[in-house]
Amino acid sequence: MKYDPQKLEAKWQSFWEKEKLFKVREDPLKEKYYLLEMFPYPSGKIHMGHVRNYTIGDVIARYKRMCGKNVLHPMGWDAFGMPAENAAIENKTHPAGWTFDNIKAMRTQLKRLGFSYDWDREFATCDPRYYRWEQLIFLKMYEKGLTYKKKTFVNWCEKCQSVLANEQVENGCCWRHTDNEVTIKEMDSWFLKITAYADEILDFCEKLSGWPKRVLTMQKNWIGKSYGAIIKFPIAGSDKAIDVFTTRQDTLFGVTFLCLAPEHPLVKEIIKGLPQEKDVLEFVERILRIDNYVRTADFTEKEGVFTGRYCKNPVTGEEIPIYVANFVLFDYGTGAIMAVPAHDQRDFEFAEKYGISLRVVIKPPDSDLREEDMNEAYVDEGILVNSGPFSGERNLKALDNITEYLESKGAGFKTTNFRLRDWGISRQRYWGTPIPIIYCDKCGTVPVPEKDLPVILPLDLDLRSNGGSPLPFDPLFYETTCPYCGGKARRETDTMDTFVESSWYFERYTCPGYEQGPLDAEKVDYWMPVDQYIGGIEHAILHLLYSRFFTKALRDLGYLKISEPFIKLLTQGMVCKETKKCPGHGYLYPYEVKDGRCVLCNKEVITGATVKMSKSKKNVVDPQILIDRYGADTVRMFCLFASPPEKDLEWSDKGVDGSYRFLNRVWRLVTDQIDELSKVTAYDGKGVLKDESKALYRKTHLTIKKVTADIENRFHFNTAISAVMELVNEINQLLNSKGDDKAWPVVRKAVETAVILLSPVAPHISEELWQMLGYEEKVIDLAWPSYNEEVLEIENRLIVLQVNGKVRSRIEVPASYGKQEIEEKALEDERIQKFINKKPIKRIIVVQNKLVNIVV
RNA sequence: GCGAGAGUGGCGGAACUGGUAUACGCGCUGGAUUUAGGAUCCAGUGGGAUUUCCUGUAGGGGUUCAACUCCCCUCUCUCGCACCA
Repeated sequence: MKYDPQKLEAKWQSFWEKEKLFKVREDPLKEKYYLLEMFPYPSGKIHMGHVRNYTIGDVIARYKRMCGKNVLHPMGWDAFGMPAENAAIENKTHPAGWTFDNIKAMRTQLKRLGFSYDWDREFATCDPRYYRWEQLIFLKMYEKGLTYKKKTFVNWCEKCQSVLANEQVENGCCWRHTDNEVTIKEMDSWFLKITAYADEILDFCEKLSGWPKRVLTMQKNWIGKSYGAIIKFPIAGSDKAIDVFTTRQDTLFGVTFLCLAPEHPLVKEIIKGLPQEKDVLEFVERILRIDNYVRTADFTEKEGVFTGRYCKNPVTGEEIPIYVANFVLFDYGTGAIMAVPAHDQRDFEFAEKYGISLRVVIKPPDSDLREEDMNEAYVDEGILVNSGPFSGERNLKALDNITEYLESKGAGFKTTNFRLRDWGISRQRYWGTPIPIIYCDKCGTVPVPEKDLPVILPLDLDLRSNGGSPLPFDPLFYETTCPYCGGKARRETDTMDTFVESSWYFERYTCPGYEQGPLDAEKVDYWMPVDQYIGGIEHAILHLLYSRFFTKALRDLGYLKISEPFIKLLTQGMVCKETKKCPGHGYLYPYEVKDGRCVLCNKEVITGATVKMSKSKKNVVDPQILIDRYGADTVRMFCLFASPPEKDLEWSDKGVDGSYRFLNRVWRLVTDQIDELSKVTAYDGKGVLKDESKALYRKTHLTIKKVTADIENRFHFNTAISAVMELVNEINQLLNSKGDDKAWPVVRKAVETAVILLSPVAPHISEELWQMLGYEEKVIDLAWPSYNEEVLEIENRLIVLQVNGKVRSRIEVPASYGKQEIEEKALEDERIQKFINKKPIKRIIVVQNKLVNIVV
């Protein structure tokens, strides 16, 4: 009988679906295990990255289920977002239709891969039954002051025709359009107060021991907490003061000028009527036209302009000039800095350029430092000089002392500062969750009353050809009445950032149909937190930071009790493949290359670097084609076998053949021997075995131990699979050996074990073979096999014999031998005697059960 | 520049607390079977040397009876951050 994956996989998939085998509900008697993979954007087709991500998850889910856990393993759709709008304009369809068609296609593909999802929990975030609760959460946050609106400088992506959050800007470009530079616009935007949780998010980083260190490091850097002080510098000839944030209060006596960010509101105020006014305004305008990336890049020269005004150093009373400088960031600290050119390299360069004097206030512990000798700033630790009452103190000690002094004089205070900004969620897009706010001329900004939720996104609109949102042009949507005064009012036409949907979907999976609120407390409390989350490293900051914030905010709104959503996080590597390039046609798809030549022009094809699979590089493999050719089990197995999950996976068509061959070997192992195997039951450990079958029985237990440890401790499925391969090889060897002791019960035990151990990886073939072996019960319902340490014990142990650390011989000794006896046997060994060659023995090291090293 | 991680056959990768380096798979070589191809099965496969030896985990040094593994230096690559005051 031939291995026919298409037929048998269809059989088991329809069985699982019919039986609703993976449907779960809360069960207080069982230990829960919530396993989650990042849900996909419904782009239309699954790609290899999805296959890898979801296969890793499925193996864990099936394994945990066999270990007796109550496993929640849901799937759904991150269904709002720009691609739907673009596709709709291109194909003259509607985003909703496009999205639901894609969902249908991708659902079919996921089912074809045999993933063990509880499909009854599936939802799409573009469904009002989902986003209505998001709108409610928004309103609850608004009540608590966690949502607010402000006019500010925001990142604008021309291609998105929309605003972006800080996290969504990479190297000055949009995270979606990495070739499109983000510009700065001043706009009204809604913000979520993630900064209110900055400290807690940061503190909890220490408790997330199940997360990769580098993800936590990235988050910590992004939050960017620093300890310092705010110091007030009174402006000369004014009753106002400039607040400056610094972490170097110890250098306060060395301040020789101040710099403001070009956006700083005081700039316009202090230059009014001065001869410098025109120059300063021109400078500010010029700098603001430069986008943020270029402005803050390290190749951009520091420049500034004197405002004509001075302020007073609060400790020396000295008057120091105020400059506006391009390198001062408006949204970090207070948007103003005190400059200490003697002890800060940036300030040093700036001072040199504009002829501003230096003042040394820290000297090295064992030498002196003079301004005129300096050609760079002195930034190391040292002793304070020229610092009034603090002269002579070590600079680190003076940090606190100077702050206290300032506090006593009311000139400043100790503070911490964060790099993290509030999360701007307004998007000038159509295909997103409407922000439930109404603007009334009389009553101002008014939240939509709860009873009027959801604010439904109208589906009968035509998209605008320039890509902009049609909502501001649809009176049926934006015209409304004020809930307070009943007068004419206008709806907010911006929608929410789609990262809002993905910040709480994992909580909604616990109660997807709940109609009384966003979350059913009982169910959330049972299932949350997610025990294991799996996804790409690209979400290290964006999605994972937002989700942590949301969970804490939902906790404080009373919706759940936990503080962190994900106990363990696995960030899987990318799926890579070599690129192929034709001199005439550029990048080529794999099928456009025949025998190393371009099918279009027959020119020789150049093989390029191995990089992440992407449509733009055309180095993609369509999973569907592989599924059609080899079946789901083979595709699943190769994704796991090629490398451990956290590392990148290099795609290899030959490697897929290898996985397919292995499954065929397993198939034949059962089908070829089915007559003999059917006559016996699996060996149960009772009765004495002969050498060969004893070895196989031991190997069987060894394999259980290895596979269990590899899955349980580190998710290294590649080595788990290779262990099963070894077992299968050993069974075949025994069957091929000439000995007449076939010990069929032991063979049957080994075969059954291989089938079970393989089942999380290749569930279809495993079920089929299991049934063939005569069982009514399904593999998925079996308990994960256990091994017996006693079986692993062996009578004879292989001891490696070394002379001077080099392996010279190997002997077998009874396991009962002590060190003394092993040493004696080692010295008796012929080869060893030859290498000792009658030289005096200096030392003998015996490692029990392993080796003997003789030093001569 | 700062921070993190990595470097092992022709290739993907094993080697868990220092103890047989290269498990498993791919590829390759030879053989069997077959009309042929494919598939399958068997044997071999780090490099060198005419055979029971030398050498080998990016390079150099060190610790140790023993180092892919620990320490120091150098090189290369990947990722993240990068005027954060």
